[in-house]
Parts: sequence; C-alpha cells; structure tokens
Amino acid sequence: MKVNNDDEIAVDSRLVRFRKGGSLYFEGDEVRRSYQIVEGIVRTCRFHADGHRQVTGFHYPGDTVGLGQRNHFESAEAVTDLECRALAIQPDGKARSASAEDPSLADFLLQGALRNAHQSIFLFGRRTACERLAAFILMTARRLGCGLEVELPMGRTDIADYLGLTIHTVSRTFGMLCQDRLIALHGSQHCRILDLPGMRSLAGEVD
Amino acid sequence: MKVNNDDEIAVDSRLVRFRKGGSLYFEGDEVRRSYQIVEGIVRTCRFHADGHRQVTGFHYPGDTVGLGQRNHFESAEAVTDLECRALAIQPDGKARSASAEDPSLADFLLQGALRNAHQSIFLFGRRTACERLAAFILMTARRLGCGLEVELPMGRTDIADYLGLTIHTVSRTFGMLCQDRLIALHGSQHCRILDLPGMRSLAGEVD
DNA sequence: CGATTCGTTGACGAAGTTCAAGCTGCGTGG
DNA sequence: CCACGCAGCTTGAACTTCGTCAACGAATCG
Repeated sequence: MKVNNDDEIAVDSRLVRFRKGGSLYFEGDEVRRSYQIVEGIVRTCRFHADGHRQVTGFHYPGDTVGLGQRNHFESAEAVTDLECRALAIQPDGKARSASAEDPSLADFLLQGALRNAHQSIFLFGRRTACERLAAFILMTARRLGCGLEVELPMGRTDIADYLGLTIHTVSRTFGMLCQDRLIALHGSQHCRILDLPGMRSLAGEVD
Repeated sequence: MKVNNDDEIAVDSRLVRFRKGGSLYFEGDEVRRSYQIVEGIVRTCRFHADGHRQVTGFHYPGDTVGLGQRNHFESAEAVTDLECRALAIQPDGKARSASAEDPSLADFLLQGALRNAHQSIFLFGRRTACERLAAFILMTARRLGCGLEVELPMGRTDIADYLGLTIHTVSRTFGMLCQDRLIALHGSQHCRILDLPGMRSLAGEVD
C-alpha cells in the first residue's frame, strides 16, 4: 500500500518510524490509518490562517492518534524520534487491529480525544502564565508516571503553542517557578518538582 | 423514575422544562439521561477550585447534551427558559430514543462534541478580545441561522466566561466593534452585523 | 571552529484586569 | 403613577501581565 508521506519509514508491515520533527499526517488529509505509539512523543496541532500554530495535545506511548471519520482535523508530528504501530482504517471509520474486535474501540478513543480537548480548555481557563505552566508540568508528570522528576520531552516552542503563550513568557515563567522554589531545572528539559502542594494550589487543584 | 433534580419540571414522561438559570445536571453526577433541546438555550460549564467558571459551550434547539460514559464532566444550565426531550441512557452509554436504532448515534454526537471543543480551543489560541468576540458573534449567527440580525440569547457574563475574558472587556469590545461600524447594537442582546467581510477577516476566517 | 537553532533575559508598550462609579431596565410596592 | 431596589451593562482610571523587540548565551552539527 502506497502511503502518501515521505517522512514515514516502514520497518515491517505494521511498524513504522518517524524522525524527530517528521509528520505523521496533515490536517485535511483523508484518514487512511491510525498510529499507536510504541516509543516517542507525538504532538497534534492545527494551523490558523495567520500562521499561528495551536498545539492541541501531546501523546505518549500507548496512545493512538489519527482516528477520525473522514478527514483529519489536525496534523500530527513527531516531537522525538518515534516508533509506532500502524492500524488500517476500515470504511466504517473504525480501526482494525489485534484489539479491534471490541466494537466500541472508536468510541473509546473518541472519548479520549474529547477528554484531551477539555483538558486544553481547562488549561486556557486558568488565566495566568504561572497557573497554566504549573498545571502543564503536573499534567505531564502524571502522564509520564515519573513522580517528581519530570523529563519534559518537548521544546519551549511546543509548550508555548500548547498553552497559548510565547516562548519568552514560558521561559520567564519557568524562571519564576524556580525562584519561588516550586521547581528546580537542570537543563531546560529536566524539571524537578520541589513543592508539590504549592504547585497543585497554583494549578488550581486545591480542594 | 425519581430524578435527583429539583429544577426539572416534568411535562410528560419525555418532555421536561427548566426555568432560566436552572440546572439540568452537575459536573460529577452519574449519567442518567440526556436531553435533546426542543426550545431554549443551554450552556455547559466547568467550575474551577477558585470559583472561576469556564463555559465550554452553548447548545441550541436540536442539540443533545448530557451524553457520556459514566459521570458528567461538565454541568449544564438553562440560559433561557427551556423545554427538552429526556432520553434514557442504556448501560452501554448509548442514548435510547426514537432515532437510537442507529448504532452510530453516540459516535456522531461525540464527534459533534469534539468539534465543539476544538472550536473553543481555536478561540482561545492567542487571540485578542476583538478577534474572539467577532468569531463568537459570527459563530452564533451561523448557529442560529438568523442572517445578519443576531439575537444573542445569553448575557455578558456567559459570553465572558466562554471567551475567557471579563465582562468589562466584553462590554468594551462590543463598544469598539460598534465604533468601527462592524456591528450595531440595539439593546445589549440584539446585534446587527454591518460589515460581514470585516467581521470575517477579524475573526480569522480570511482565505 | 563558524553557523544554526534553541533558550534566556532585559526594556518597553499594548492589551486586559481590577477597582470604582454610574447608568439602564425591570419588577415591586406604596 | 412614581419611588425604590436590584441586577445587568457600561465606562473611566490605575495597575498588571504578557507580547514584542532586541541582545546574548548555550548547545548542536556540519
């Protein structure tokens, strides 16, 4: 099966690889296959008329991206070098895979996408840069299941476009969180959470 | 069937009414039934720990709200006096109704919810108050199918909480759009679009 | 070792929030 | 019919935050 995508590197009939920065598919493309992430990180995003990019989500090993009814409503790109399992899409829009005897798979994945979207809306509802970034760090830590040592796999630009901020503000805000002893940075990617209650309260997770 | 909701006024076994401001269901409630709107407007929203409210969407006659897997992830409230058809939810999470023999109904509605959510995310992605409000007015006009005369059914507070702004900024921005002859207001609810191309370009719908 | 990309930092200005006051429309009761 | 109170909307002024512009440091790669 010819796949209209230069970035895709076939390993065997099911496994494919993408280089960091490569595109899995583009917004508007016809839905042909979906990808279950085995290793690496994917970002999904939409581009606006003015060139502005909105990152709509980050996806981690185990997640599946690219499922939809007819055409993709967002693009998907490899944040890191990537390995994933390609799942063919049947005419009825459901993914066919080892686990696809479950007829409600599409439903389940749609629910996931919706939860994802609501998480974004939730983030935007938190108004200040501090609150958004704190929420983002906690969210990522939780998703990676790495306790208090978070290895942020994406760059500042990705974070900025996800949170609706500029890289400058993101960078400055990291600085402020460090100054306030809420986190500590070792390099720009490795973040240690020092004050979990403080972060949770900042992120609006207080109860 | 006893329904745990004082606001709900049963008309017959299927039709229910809510007063303006009444709640259809709350965030966290178990999903028991969904509501197809017959007459009136519904807002769905989430409340944050600090009391801040995020309106996640407005829903119009014909729309169905309250469909979900286990628990509601958002509240639903009547923006205006409301009449809707109550649909029971089966254990598998699908709505049972006249048209529910179609097994992909839930799918369809989920897709709608997702599109809705992405629209919100689009609105929030680094855009000025003018751009957000212009996009909102056009969106509402399109949804109401009322041409250039838009009767905005919701108050300033609802708009503000939907767009992630304060009522002050919303009010000021309405003023600016009027000054620039893009719209005209007659009372705070009735809005006439004077310059459709100008509005579309402001809203980022340019092509 | 230069070139390029990415992240940090400072100065400044624009946009939006906050605070405060006043206006408008509406229902209630005298 | 008007006085009153209330809720929602508007508007002005001061302040805060974040984006923009610009420069610089750090890491990566040929």
